[in-house]
Amino acid sequence: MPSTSDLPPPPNAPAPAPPRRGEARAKLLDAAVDIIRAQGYAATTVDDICRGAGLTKGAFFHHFASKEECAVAAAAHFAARAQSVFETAPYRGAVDPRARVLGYVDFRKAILQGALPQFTCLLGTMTQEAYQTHPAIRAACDRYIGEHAACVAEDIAAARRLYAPGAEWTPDSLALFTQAVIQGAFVLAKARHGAAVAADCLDHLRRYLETQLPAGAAKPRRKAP
Amino acid sequence: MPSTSDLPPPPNAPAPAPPRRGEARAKLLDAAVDIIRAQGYAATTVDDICRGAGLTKGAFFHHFASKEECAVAAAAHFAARAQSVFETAPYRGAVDPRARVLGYVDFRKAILQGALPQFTCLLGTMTQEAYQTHPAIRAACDRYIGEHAACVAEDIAAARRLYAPGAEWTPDSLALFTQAVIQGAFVLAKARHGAAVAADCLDHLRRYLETQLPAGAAKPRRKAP
DNA sequence: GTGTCGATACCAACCGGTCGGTACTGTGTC
DNA sequence: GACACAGTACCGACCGGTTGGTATCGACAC
Repeated sequence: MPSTSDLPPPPNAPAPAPPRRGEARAKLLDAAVDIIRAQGYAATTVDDICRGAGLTKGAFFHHFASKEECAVAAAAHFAARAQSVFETAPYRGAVDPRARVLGYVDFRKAILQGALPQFTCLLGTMTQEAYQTHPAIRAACDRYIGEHAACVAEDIAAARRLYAPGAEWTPDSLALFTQAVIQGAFVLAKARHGAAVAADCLDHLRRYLETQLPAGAAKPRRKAP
Repeated sequence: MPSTSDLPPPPNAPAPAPPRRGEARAKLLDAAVDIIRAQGYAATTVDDICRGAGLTKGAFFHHFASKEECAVAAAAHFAARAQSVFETAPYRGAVDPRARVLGYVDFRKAILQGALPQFTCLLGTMTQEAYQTHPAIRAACDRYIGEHAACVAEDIAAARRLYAPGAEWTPDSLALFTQAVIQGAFVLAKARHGAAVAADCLDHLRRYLETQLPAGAAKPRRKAP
C-alpha cells in the first residue's frame, strides 16, 4: 500500500516541507500504529515505518533502540490516543452509570467506520503474534488493555451498585468480557473483511449488559421497546 | 512439545522404525499448526516448520508450492482436527438443544488446558496478521470459522424454536457472537499469559445464553395449545 | 563548540524459494 | 524373480533479495 507521501515534491517547491524539528518521533509512531494494524508486527519492516513517516532509518534508530522498542512505544501511543477519544466521548457525560456503560458499547459501535485497519485494535493485533516471542510487547499490550478495561470497570461498578447489587459477577470480570467481545469482533470482522459482523456482536454485548443491569431495579424506569 | 505422533496409531501397525514414506505432509502440517499458533504466521519461517517436522526444505517445497499455500493447508488441517474433536464431544449426545448449546460453552471451557499455543485458535491468529496481505489465508480462515459457527448455529436454532421463539436475534448472529467471545478470550489470555480470563469470559457467555434461552420458557413440543 | 537530529551508505544474517541429485516403490516384461 | 524403467518422496547446497541494525557525517540550535 503506497502512502500518499510517496509523491516527489513539485519541482518549484521553495522549501521542501520544513520538517519541524521534534516531529519525527510522533510521525514514526503514527506510521507504526497504522502499518502494524494493517500488516501485523512481524510483517512490518522498519523501512515500511520509515517510508510511512517520510523519514529514514537514521531517524528511526535515533529515536528507538530497536524495532521491538518502537512497537512498545507504539502501543503506548495508541493507548494514549484511545484514552483521549474515550475520555471526551459524549456518553461520558451521562449521570447514570448504566447509561454510561451502554453508551460505551454504542460508542464503540459508532466508531466502526472506515477501513478495517482504521478502527481495529493495535494491542490485540500485536498480542496475537508477539505474546510468546516478545515479552515486552505482550506486557505493554496487557497493561494498556487492562487500563482501558479498568475505566470501563469503574462505570460498571457504579452501575452494579445501583442496578444489580447482588450480581454474580465482579465489575472487573464483566469489563474484561466487554474487551473480549470487542477483540473477538475485530477478529471476525477481519476474517469477513467487513465491519457488519462486529456491529452484530456489539448488539449482543449490549443486550447482555442490559439484562445484567436491569433498568427496573433502581430509580430510573425504562419502557420496553 | 512437538506433537509428532498426535495421530492415533493403528492398533497393529507394522511400524517400521524409519519414518514411513507418506507421512511428511502430515508432519509438516502438524508442525505448521503448532509453530504458527505460538509465533504467528509472518514470524514463522519455512525452516522453523521443517525443523519442527524433522524434515528439510526439499520436502516442504515438494508438498507446498509456497509458504502461503502451506498456511492455507494448515488452516484446513486445523479445522478438520477441531471438527472431529467437537463432533465426538460428550455434549453432542444431549437431546435438548439448549443443553447442547450450553454444553458447547462448557466444553470449550474444559479444553482450556495446557500451554496457550495448545488451545488457542490458529484461524484467529492467522486472520489478525494476514487479513490484508494474504487474501487466500484470510479466505480460508473465514471459511473454517464460518463452518464451525454454522454447526453451533444449528443447535442454537433448535433451542430458539423451543425456548425463545420470539427472540430478537437470529441463530447465525448469536453463533457468530459465541465465536467472537471465544476469539476475544484467546486474545486476552495471550495478553495476560494465562487462561483464567478466558474461562471468566466463557462464564459470561454462558450466562448470556441462559438468559436468551430461558429454561422455564420451554414450549410444549409438537402440540400447540 | 557542543549536543540534537536526521540522512546516507553499508553490512552480516536471514529468508523464501530453486535445483540438481538420491533413495525408495510400483509396474510391466521377459 | 530379475531387470529396466518411471514416478514419487525427499534431501541439502545454493541464490538473490530483504532485514534489523551500525557507522559516519552534515545541518541546525544554543
